Amino acid sequence: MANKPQPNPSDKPTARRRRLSRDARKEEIVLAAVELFSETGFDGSTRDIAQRAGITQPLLYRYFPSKEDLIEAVYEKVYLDRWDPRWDAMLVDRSFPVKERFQAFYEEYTQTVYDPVWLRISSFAALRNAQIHDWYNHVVQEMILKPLVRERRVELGMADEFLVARDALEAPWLMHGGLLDYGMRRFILKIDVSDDTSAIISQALDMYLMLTQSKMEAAQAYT
Amino acid sequence: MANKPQPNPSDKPTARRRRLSRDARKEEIVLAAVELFSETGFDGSTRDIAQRAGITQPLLYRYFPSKEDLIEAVYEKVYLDRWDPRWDAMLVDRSFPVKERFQAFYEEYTQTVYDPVWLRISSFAALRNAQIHDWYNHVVQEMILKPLVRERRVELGMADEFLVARDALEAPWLMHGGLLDYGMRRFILKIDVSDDTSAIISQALDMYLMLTQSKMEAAQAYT
DNA sequence: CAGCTTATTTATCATATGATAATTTGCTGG
DNA sequence: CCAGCAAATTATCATATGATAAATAAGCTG
Repeated sequence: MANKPQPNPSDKPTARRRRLSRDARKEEIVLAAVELFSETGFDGSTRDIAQRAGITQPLLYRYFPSKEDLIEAVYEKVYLDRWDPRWDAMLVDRSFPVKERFQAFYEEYTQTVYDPVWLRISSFAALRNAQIHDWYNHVVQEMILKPLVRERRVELGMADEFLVARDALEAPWLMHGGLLDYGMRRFILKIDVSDDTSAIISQALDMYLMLTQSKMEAAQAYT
Repeated sequence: MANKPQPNPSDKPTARRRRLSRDARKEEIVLAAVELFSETGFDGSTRDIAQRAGITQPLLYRYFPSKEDLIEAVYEKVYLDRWDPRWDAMLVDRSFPVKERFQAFYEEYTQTVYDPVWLRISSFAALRNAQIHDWYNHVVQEMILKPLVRERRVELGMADEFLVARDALEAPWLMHGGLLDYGMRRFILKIDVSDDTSAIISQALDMYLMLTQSKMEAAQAYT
């Protein structure tokens, strides 16, 4: 029974044929792909994407030569433009204490990153060994964590060394990773955690600040 | 060309037919599945699993009624028996300071958990919304984090309250999550991080211990 | 409004995949 | 040593999936 393919009615777009510009259509496909991939991972089917975009599946191949190309486009869509250029200046504005600066920053940053779509897609990408995720970690390190280390040094009256060694980054990474993990628990696993993001950020920052202070005091005790 | 299926030679087990006991064969299949799923996620094919197990694909269905059942078995294999019963006593042995106890514990615990197979499969499971991952988080909370909070309270001379409120768990979760994130960066993303696990653990614990101390001092200032 | 460009659809392939039925063969007990 | 239970294989299905070629039609331009 049902030997003949009998095209699935859900394959067909519900609405009447619409003609869109190349860019507009491409955008709709990518958006649909982001949505599906965030749910199912990158194994989501091109037919499912097409259905969500309200088009037929072969049309997708007019815009992306292969599924892998579409995945690349999804990476770009999800990873790029998450960085607000204001933040660069914000993090090094020494008219405010480090705690205040980074508290304000992380409150904005987490608003961008504590998003199920972002959290899920970036997890899937990391598991696929997508190099874009490496690149993103590098951005975090250069744009957030190294400035944090430097600014904290200055605040503690230490030498204003531009270079930040790998080992000095472990503490900020611990803090940053803890915050990411909190986002996963709250928005992906949907565990009943505190919903006071500000308090969580404050605590994470305090941990780092106290650790650096105690380290400096220990170092001073030597001299 | 090649219209006839022409069974893939790689489908066939290389060695001659071996008869195994039900349990032994089942175990081999699960091990192969763990291996494959940790690489590809749970979309890895049953044929691929069979090949790795050195059997034909339909045989798999004699042991597991469906792929989902096999996945359940993989969950159990990976999640269970990761807890060493010695740890229970270890964490509440007050003849050692909290730092020392939890340092020793985390050094053993991370040896279990900083394993690419475990890290990847548990990530895939979390993204699949597998309830086993919720269960595991619950175990972490009850077996590690709540004891940590309680023991630290005692060490700081606070009331030995058995109950640990949700908010009191955020700081230990931040620390624990940071350690997990370190494992991901090091063993999954293969980023060049410090390979001194002990030092990382020590730093993470220090962060928590300092935070709790300062909180207690702040509370005492009120009284 | 005719005509053309090209966005979009229909039809179709080859292969991959989960699952089942029928057949073969390894092994153990009598 | 051989009978028979059950482990294992072969053959096969139905469907899903990435991808391509040919047919259709939307909408702009002269």
